[in-house]
Amino acid sequence: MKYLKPWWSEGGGLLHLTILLSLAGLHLDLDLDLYLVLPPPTLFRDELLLGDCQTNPAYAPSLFPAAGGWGRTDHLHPKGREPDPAAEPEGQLFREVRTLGVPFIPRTRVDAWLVHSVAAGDADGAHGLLGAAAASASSAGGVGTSADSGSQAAPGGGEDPRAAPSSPLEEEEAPTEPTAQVPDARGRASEDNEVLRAMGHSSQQEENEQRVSSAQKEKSLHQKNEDENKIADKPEWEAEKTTESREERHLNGTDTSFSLEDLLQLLSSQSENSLERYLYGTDTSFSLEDLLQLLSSQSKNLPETHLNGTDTSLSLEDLLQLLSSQPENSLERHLNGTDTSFSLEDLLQLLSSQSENSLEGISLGDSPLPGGINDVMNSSAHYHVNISQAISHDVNLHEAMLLCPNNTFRRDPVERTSQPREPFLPLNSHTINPEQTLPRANLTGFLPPVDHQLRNLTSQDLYDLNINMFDEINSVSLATESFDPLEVSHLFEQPDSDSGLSLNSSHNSISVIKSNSSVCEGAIGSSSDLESPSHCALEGAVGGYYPEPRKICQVDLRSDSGFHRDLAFQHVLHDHTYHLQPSAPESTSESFSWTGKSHKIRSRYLDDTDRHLSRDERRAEALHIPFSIDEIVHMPVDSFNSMLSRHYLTDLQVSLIRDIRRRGKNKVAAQNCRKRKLDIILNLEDDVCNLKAKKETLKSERAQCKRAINIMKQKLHDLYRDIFSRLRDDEGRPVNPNEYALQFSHDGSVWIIPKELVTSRHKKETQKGKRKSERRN
DNA sequence: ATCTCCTGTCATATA
DNA sequence: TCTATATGACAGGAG
Repeated sequence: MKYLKPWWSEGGGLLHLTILLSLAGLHLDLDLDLYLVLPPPTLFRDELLLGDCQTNPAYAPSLFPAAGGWGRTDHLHPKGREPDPAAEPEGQLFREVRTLGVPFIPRTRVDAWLVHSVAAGDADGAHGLLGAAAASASSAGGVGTSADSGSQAAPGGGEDPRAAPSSPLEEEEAPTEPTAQVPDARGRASEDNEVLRAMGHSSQQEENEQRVSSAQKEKSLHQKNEDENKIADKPEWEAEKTTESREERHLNGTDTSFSLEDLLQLLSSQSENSLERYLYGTDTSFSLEDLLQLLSSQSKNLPETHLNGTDTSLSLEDLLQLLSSQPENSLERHLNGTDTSFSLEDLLQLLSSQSENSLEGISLGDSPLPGGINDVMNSSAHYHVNISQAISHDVNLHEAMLLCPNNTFRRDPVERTSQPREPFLPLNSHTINPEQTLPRANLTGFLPPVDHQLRNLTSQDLYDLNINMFDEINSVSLATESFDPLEVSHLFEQPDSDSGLSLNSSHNSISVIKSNSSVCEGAIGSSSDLESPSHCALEGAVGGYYPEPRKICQVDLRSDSGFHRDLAFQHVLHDHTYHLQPSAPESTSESFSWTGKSHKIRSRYLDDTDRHLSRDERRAEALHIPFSIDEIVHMPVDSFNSMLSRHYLTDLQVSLIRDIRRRGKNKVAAQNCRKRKLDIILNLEDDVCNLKAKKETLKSERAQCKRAINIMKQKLHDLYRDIFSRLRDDEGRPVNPNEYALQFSHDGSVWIIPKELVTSRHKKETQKGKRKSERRN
């Protein structure tokens, strides 16, 4: 075995990630070159053994980047080393990684290789991703040395990446004594040492040589190449052995395949863990940090636990298992709309499908790559995917339908080719094949370019898209055996925008169906073959039954730019309730091309509902009016006139249409009027009740006052009698109360006056009072 | 068969 | 003048 090609492509894979992070107001630009060289023991073994890397020399240095071999190579380069960027693409990266020692340096570029080696414990693997320190100290790091991505397994390799590059010497010296907390790591180190010794290779020595000074750069490069050759020449049994040992470590849960602490430290400053949001379903997007965190997590559990959300850690090997154990194509689930989330396995599956399709040159990154990298990238074996855009996008059905060129939507082929969905500029234009860049699991057409595409979409595109979407939905619905037109009609159901009155309350049982199936209303019909050009105007035509109204609708909607288009969408948005209960189910049936089973139901329903056709509907059907009653009645007058002028209609038809419109409007008006009248009557009834109650109250008050007055009168009369019984005239005779009356003066004196005088005086006073009142008036 | 209620329709007035 | 709306009156169906 020479080299193991990356699992996602035939020619090896360089996953270039560009991250733009705004952390604490600082701008951090991360360029990640992820070398995912994975060791599936059985699944990809045959493929891996026959990679292009065997024959592509340009691939080898990048695939096994550092002199140390596998693992995080930023620890392998001493400070003084200045590798040639052209010859050593990783040299520049290491320099930049060292700058990461200062956290959050603005515009810091961090390049890192995430190498997951098959030969985790082989010579090159001694410099593991996290076990660089261990590799430098004991040559026993391996790829998966640090189980806890930090201080436990590999004190040097797992430490803070911002500190690790700044102290390479400490990294060489300190980790020589494994901590007692990590016996497994030490055990693995010993095991790896044995492997290394068996291979006759000393990576520590190599690394020490590399870290002596930059003057030995050429030598290190040479040594690295030799190491790569050693790996290539390594016997297969050794590879198997190392693989087994690594698997054991994985099973023990002490092995970590990746360490991105340096990046994760940066990413961990994010206040909110987006991965958790993703895992618990609160966030369907899967951002780059999620990916990184997922990759760098150390897993003791199986991927299922990760999928179940019980464990957020997952190693890359687990990811592989996960990928291989997923029989269902997640992309299909996405496309089918059954899954709105875009998970990591989806991404990996996408990438794998890219490799299966031999897609080349999916170059999306705008930022130029380092020169050395570009050399590698220019080889046809590498794909440049701007995952930073890709992963961070939510993928919904609309986007998938819009952007996936291989979907089943009937877009114009010419348009498809003339407007290829290429959201990314290819780095190597010659490698871009428009047909190849749009595979069935096309990442380019799947993930990122939604906004761009939407911006570039014209209104006509959107209109066509809507039409096609509806057609597609119809097709999908028809594909099901248990197709229910009512359910489909629910897709377009909208609240009634009309007067809100029940226009036909006597058919409530049918009104339900009517309101639910008003997608293509108005197709009242006879199954006659009467088809005139005007019949093609709208699917909701009153007269005639059209076998494939979908096509009619589509054609007509495209051709009619006026009211018909608006009305056609109003059909989707409105619930027409004007006397369409018989037509609505039929229109639905026409719109969705009833199946044979449904035809019986439909015909039975028509037989039952044909009797309920209104007079106008029957008339319109007889005259083959190409419009639905609802259209005729509710369309604006301008559209109505233009519609009449656009279509060739006889005078009788026009007259009938106008009568239908008049009657329909008057019907609604009458209903409104009756409703208002009823409201008025009800209000008047309420007023009558209130007034009656008030009247009764006043009556009671009046009676009460009357009773009080009578009591007062009686008291006054008694008082009179009492007074006159005591009065005597000058001769001592009692005063007759019938002849005299008491008169009270203003000064309080009381006079006994004959009633005649009192009556005349009272008349005068009343006359004076009347005069005064008249004068005042 | 009759009555009541509801609805559609017509005629007419009005905005 | 045309259109939409409102309303009284009438007719017909349904319970």
